[in-house]
Amino acid sequence: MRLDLPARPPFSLDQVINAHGWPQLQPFHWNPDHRELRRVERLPSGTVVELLFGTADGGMSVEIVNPPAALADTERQALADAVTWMFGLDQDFSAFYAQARTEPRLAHAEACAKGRMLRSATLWEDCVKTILTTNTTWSGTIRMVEALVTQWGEPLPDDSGRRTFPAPERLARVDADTLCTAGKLGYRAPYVLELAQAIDSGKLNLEALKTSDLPTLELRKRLLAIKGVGGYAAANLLMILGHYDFVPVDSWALKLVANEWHGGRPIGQAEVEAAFKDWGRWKALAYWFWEWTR
DNA sequence: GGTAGACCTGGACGC
DNA sequence: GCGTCCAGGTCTACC
Repeated sequence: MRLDLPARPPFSLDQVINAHGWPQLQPFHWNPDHRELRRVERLPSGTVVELLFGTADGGMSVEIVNPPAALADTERQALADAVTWMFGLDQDFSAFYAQARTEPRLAHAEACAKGRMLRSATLWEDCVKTILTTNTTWSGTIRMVEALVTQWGEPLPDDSGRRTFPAPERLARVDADTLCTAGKLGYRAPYVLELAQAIDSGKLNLEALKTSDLPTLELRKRLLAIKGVGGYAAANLLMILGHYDFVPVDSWALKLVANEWHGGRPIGQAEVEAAFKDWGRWKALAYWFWEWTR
């Protein structure tokens, strides 16, 4: 079964996939040789399927490749909604492009359809993955996410090696020590467990933030209230939510800005923020898609 | 409000 | 091969 979904132009599937490292994290499977992005996902009916994403006229396609399945209308709509969210198909960057046209380092943004960033199906998944990017290397993040998916994800019916990202209700019932050791999360285990339990108990409705009309500062406050989410992680999650007022300042950002404007001398967060202060509600996008000298 | 130390792991480095 | 040091954000305690 295949769905073709429209996207607000300009749109480039390659651009969404290459915008950041998420395609390398399970349950996404990115094959750069064949330029194929797949993902294992649980449908609302409970069926676990493998999705294959591709280009289509005016947007993109999603195909259920394993197991071949026909969907009821309600499931078809749920899948369309999920893919629309993951690829930001309805996102509008026209105001950002208008400002980007005035800056040579961002003049390519509109022509290359830059702006969208691949998201997971749930904010829960993106929140956990973001926590797992902190205070570690990228290879460490890949390893931790893989351990979570392998240990607690739901398998494809005919391939137990391919699994979904574990649902919060699943992780809420794992003890912190097991998450720490088998999940390889280390000191982050209690953070992920606390988040899973808050969602599972109904104390926190994280997914509601995806469609919330709260102002950015209030959204940021809600994100910072999650243990393990600090300034960098909150800015990263705000970008995923389509709010670009805060630059996610990590050690890489400090190096980039130091090299670009400070002759390589060590700088702090304030200098990064100052570099993009004129970009208003597009600060994070300007930083993310800036054509750096080195 | 600002700062120091702890948290955990992998990788780099020196021996 | 082994031990040591460091990088990577956030939390907590303390001033």
